[in-house]
Amino acid sequence: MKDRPTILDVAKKAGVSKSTVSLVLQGSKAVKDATRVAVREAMAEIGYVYNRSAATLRSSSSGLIGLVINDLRNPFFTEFAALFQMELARNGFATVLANSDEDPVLQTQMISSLVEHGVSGFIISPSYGREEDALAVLQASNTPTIQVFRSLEASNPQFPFVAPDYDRGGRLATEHLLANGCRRVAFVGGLEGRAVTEERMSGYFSVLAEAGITPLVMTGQATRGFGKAMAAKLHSDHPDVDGVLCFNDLVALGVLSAAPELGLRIGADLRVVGFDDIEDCRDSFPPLTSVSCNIPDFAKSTAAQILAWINDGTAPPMTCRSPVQLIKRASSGG
Amino acid sequence: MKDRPTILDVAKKAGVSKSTVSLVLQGSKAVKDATRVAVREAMAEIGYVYNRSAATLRSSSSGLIGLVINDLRNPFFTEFAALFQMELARNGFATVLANSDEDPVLQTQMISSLVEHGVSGFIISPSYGREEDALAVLQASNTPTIQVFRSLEASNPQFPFVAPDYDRGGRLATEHLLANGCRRVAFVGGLEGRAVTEERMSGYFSVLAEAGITPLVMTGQATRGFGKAMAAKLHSDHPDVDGVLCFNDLVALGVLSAAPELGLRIGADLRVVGFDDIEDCRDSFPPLTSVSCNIPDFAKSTAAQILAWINDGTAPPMTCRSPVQLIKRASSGG
DNA sequence: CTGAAAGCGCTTACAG
DNA sequence: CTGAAAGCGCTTACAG
Repeated sequence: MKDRPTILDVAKKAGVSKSTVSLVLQGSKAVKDATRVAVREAMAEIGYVYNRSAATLRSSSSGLIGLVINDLRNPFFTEFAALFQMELARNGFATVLANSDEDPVLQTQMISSLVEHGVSGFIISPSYGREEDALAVLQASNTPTIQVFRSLEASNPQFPFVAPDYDRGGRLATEHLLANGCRRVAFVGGLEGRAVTEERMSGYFSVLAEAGITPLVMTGQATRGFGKAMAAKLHSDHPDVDGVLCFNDLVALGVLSAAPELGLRIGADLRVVGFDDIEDCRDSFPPLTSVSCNIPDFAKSTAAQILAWINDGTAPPMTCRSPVQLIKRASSGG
Repeated sequence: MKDRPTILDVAKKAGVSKSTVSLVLQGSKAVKDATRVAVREAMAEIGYVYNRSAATLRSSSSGLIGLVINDLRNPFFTEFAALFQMELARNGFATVLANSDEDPVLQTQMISSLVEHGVSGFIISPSYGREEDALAVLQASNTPTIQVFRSLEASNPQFPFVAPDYDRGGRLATEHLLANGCRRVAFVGGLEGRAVTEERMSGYFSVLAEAGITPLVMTGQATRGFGKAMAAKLHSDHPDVDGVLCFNDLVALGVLSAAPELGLRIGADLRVVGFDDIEDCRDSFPPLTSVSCNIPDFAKSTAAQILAWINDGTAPPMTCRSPVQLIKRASSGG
């Protein structure tokens, strides 16, 4: 940060005005090739480094995108964050990360900080609670903002919302379990009342209703620990259950990890399907059938949407559902 | 970003000069309480938002820290990244994330981009390959830089390096396996020749040498898949092996997941210890004994070190080892 | 296609 | 304790 050469130094070295250097920096077509080359060479020679803060101040575009995630330690979000960041980098944008850790107060603080840094856009998978605060800061900042995976205001959306088609995922999974011979299918995990939980359950409910089967729902934490505990509970209290659709893969992996102790053969006595298709699904025992939300595509298209909004002013539709896919593995009997 | 009020507007509203507003913003003690309150009120009233780009330009301190990680999808790094970011936020710094994804070319690009953004410091867990490039950019930027977990230039360090005491972790784990009755202990996973692998093995080698046991090393990818494959290989080619120290938890969890198919009782026929103590260790079957690197403390102390360097100019020692701890669980027989 | 000038919103000495 | 002035390194109209 100290004594870095400026465009003035480059201009002197290249024998042009600083405006010309600035135009070269911006890749303007209005600069002669020879001039551009000379300027580039001068930059290389004196070790010039672009100072984005100065550019930001003048042009009010920082090249920074704020990524606010409710739980970065969940591998589902981590994969999204990693791929999203790389896609942005490919387009010349840097990603400022904020893990709100399901804490709405922290979330509002972090959003405020990102606004101060002048981020050009927000991608937020929100933490629930005191939504007015976060929404107010976001609104006031007048920054393109896309909500992903979760929405703070399902009823009256103020920001575009994009998420995988959870409902369809639930349908596909439940149909698959029934097709594989299950007679009683439980839904396990996911906090009650949350939109995501309800969407992931809705497909399950419809399919069971069509088949005339009574649902059995055990909501709760979306963790391995909860899955493990519920497996034991199912085994003792509901021995007729022969299929489980889990809120997410962590819950499902918890169910799998409980099976040996309970003497259950996963994929035979009990067929299990997860949700999210995280990497661990391929390496569990047995490998876990799961609803894939295709995170690589999701990250890429989310990046494209926010960039289009920032660069061309074209906001995405208020709600967008991305395709999901059932990945069949041994845990559901193939 | 448009039409945001500036300190001039605040000054007018509060009836002071803009210098005074600036001093209030910086928390200067030189401002009368009454004035400070008046200024704060004026800010709130007109919805003033601090513009850090302008401040950065003048003061050349961005309040941004660059976090460059070789593999953000590895839960070990994710946990570090999440906790580190939160600790920085607590101190008024934002974290710009870069997942280099083990690609040295990407890594150099991302570092350059972060330098343009004027980050006040770098924390980097580097990707290997073409180290000169990344090091050159880092050096030229003259920015406080700390390497974590891995070091690009083990022999001739240019930047402070801080990592858990892997050697000691390997010792503790191996001693524990022997104490629990193992007669033949293998080391599985970790890419050959890497400093981290060698450090994690070194304690293993010393303890075996002291006990007069021949080591058995199977290096390779640090993944569940590799662990699973090696478990099968151990079972067929080295039936005498009754203990495994794994390069990391992912490898160990892979070994565990292979056990049912192989008819192995983990913790009895085969005792397994992992490394890193990621969250999954508690929920695997059986729960996985692991060497904990105490990531929460590690993240906190790394944050403290980079902040001290930035704020007071006190660079950390060139190399620092943080304590590790063996967490005993059922996979090694308790 | 290139140059001279103004200005983005702050911070920083320097007076008073 | 507060004010007037200069300047951080760019970009942006505007001439030419």
